[in-house]
Amino acid sequence: MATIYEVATLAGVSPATVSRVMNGLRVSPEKAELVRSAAAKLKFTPNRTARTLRRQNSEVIALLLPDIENPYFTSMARGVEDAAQAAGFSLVMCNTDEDPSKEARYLDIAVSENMAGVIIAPASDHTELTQLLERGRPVVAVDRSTRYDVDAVMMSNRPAGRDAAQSLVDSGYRRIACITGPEDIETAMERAIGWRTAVEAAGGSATSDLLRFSTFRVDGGRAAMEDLLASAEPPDAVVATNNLMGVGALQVLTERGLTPPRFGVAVVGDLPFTTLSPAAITIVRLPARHMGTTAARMLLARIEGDAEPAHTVVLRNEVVPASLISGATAGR
Amino acid sequence: MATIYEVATLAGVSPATVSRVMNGLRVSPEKAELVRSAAAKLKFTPNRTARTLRRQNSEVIALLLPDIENPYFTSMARGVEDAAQAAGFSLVMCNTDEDPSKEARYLDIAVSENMAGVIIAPASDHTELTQLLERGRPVVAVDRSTRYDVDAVMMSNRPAGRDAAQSLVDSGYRRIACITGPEDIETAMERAIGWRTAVEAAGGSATSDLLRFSTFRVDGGRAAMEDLLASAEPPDAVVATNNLMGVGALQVLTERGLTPPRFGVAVVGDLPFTTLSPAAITIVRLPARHMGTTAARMLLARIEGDAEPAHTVVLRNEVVPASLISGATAGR
DNA sequence: GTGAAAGCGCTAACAG
DNA sequence: CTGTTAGCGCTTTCAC
Repeated sequence: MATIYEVATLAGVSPATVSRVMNGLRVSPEKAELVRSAAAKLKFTPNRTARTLRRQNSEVIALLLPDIENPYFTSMARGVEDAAQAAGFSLVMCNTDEDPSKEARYLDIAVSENMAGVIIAPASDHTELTQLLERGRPVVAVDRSTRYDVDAVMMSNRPAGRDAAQSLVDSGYRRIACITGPEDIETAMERAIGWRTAVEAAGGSATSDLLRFSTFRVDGGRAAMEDLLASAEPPDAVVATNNLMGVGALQVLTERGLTPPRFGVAVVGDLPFTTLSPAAITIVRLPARHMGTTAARMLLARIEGDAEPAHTVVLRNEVVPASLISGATAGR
Repeated sequence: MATIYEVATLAGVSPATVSRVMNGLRVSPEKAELVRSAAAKLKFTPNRTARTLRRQNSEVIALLLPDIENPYFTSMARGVEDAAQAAGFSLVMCNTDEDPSKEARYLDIAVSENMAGVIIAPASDHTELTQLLERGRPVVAVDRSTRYDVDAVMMSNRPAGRDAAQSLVDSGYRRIACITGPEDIETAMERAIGWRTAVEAAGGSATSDLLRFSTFRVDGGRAAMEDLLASAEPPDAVVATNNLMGVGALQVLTERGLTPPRFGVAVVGDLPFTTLSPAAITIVRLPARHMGTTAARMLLARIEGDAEPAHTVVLRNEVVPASLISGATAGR
C-alpha cells in the first residue's frame, strides 16, 4: 500500500507536491507528470482515512433506512444515489430496522467517520441528531419528520390517505376500513387521518372498529386484514396505508376469493412487483425516487455551504384509480 | 467535539489511560470511573477515523450489491446484517448498479477506508479485487464467482434452472422457453444451461429460438416475454431465471389472458411481494437470506484470522411446484 | 511553484 | 497499572 511519501521519493518531489497533484492544485506540468506516472507505477490510492482525519470531512454520505427490504425505501435510495454520484459523493446505506438503538449506532458511525452528511428516515420521533448537528453535519429527514430544525422531504400523507379512501367512496363502497402502521409512526397516523376525513365527509363511519394498527410489513397487512374480516360487521373495502400492508391485505382477500372489485382495495404506495394486471385496485402513487433525489440535492447544497433556514418540501402523490390500472402501468 | 485529550485533562489522567478505558483494557477501577464520567460529561465519542488510521482496520464491513432494488439482494443484505451486527460489526451497503466502474469506485473506498472486509456480488467477471487482497482484506463472493481464490457462497444455479424446467415438463408442457439475464452473468448462463438440460432430457427442443437474454429486471422479463410470444412458433411455457424477470413475464401473460396454467410458468427465485394466490406457478426458492448469513460468517472468520484455504459453499434451492403454492406461502 | 513541518485524534510500544 | 512518545497518511499553512 503505497503512500504519498513513496510516490514523492520515486517522483523526486516532496509529499506536498504529490498531495497537490492528487487534489488538482496548481503544480508545474513537468512535476505533475512525474507524480502521475510514479503514482501509476506504485498503484497508489490515496488513503481516505488519513485524508478524512486531516480534512475533518469525508466524501461519503449516509442514508439510514428503517427497512431495506421495502421497495419504497430502496427506490428512494436509488434516487439519493443518482444525485450523490452525480456530485462526486459516494453513498452508503444502513438498515436501522425500525430499531432506535441500531439507528443510534449508525448515527454514531456517521459522526465519527466524519461523513459529509446524513439523510435519514427516522426510526422514531426520539431520534437523537444533536451530535451530528453540533458538529455542523447537515441532515435531511425523509418520509418522516424529526423534532429538529432540519431540512425535510415528506409525502403528502393526509391527502394520500384521503385520496385512497375517496376513490373507494366514489366506487360506492359503504364500509371502508383502514389498515395502517404503528401508532408512533407519523406516516401511519397521517394517512389514517386522511382516510377518516374522506370517509366521514362522505357520511360514512370511520370508527376504531374499522381501523387497525399493525407493522408496516406484509405480515402486518395480512394479520390486520384477517382481523377485519373476522369482525362482527366486516368492511366491504379497505385502505392500506403502505405498499407492503397492501400486499398482505390483497393476499388474504385473494385467498378468500374476495378479489377486487368484490372487495374494494386502495393502497398508498406503489406495488412494484405485482403481477395482477387489469385489477380493480386504486394505487396512490408516492414518488419515492423523486423524494430521494430531492433530499440528496438539499443535502448537497448544505454540504456546499448553503445556510438558508431549514425548509420542508412536501411531495404530492398521484392517484391511479382502479379503472385505469393495467398490467403495463403496474409494471413500473 | 471532545477528544481523548480533553477527557484526559478533565479526568486527571493521561490520554493513554482514556484510550485504555475506551477499549476495555486493564485500568484501575477508580481511574476508569473518573474517565467514564469525564467522557460522559463531555459527550465524548471516539473518532473512528483516527482510530482506523492508527489501527489500519475499521469495524465496518461493506456489502456491494448489483441492484439494491431487487428483493433477492436486499433479503441477502438482511442476512449479512444480522450476522455482522451479532459480531459487533456494522454494515454499509453500496449499490453498484451492475456497473463495473461504480463497483470499482466502491471497492476503492473499501480499501482506502480500511474496511474490515467486503462481501460482493460482482458486477462482472473482470471485477478487480487485487487491491483489497494485497492489503490482506478478506473478501467473500456471493451469488456470482470471481476469478480470484476467495471464499464464495453460490446458489445451485444449474439445478435451479433444471428443476424449474423439469416441473414444467412434468406438467406436460411441450415448448418450454427460457428467459434469462445477460450472457456475461454467470447465474444467467448457468440457470439457462439447467433449463436446456432438463428440456433436452425430456426429448424437447431447447434451441436458441426459445432462449432470450435480457436484463435481470422487470422490463427485461416483459420485453423477452413479448418477444417470445411474437415469434413464429410461440412457446407454451417459460422458465424465468430470476424473480424480477418472472414478474415481467407474468405481467405480460396476465395482460394477454394467458394466465397459468394456460401458459406454464416457472420462476427461479422468490416472488416476495406477489399477490397472486393459488396460482399455478412453480417457484424455485433461493435461500437469499441464508446466503447472506453464510457469507457474513465466512467473512467474519477471516477477519478473526482464519487462514484455511478458500472454499465455496453451494446453497441448495428448494422447489415449490405449481400445485402447492398458495397465497399463504407466497406471502413470505 | 515547491518544500519543510506541524498536526488531525487515536493507539501501542516502551519505560517506569 | 500508567504516562510518555511516536507515529498511522494526508493536507495545509508558512517560508522560500
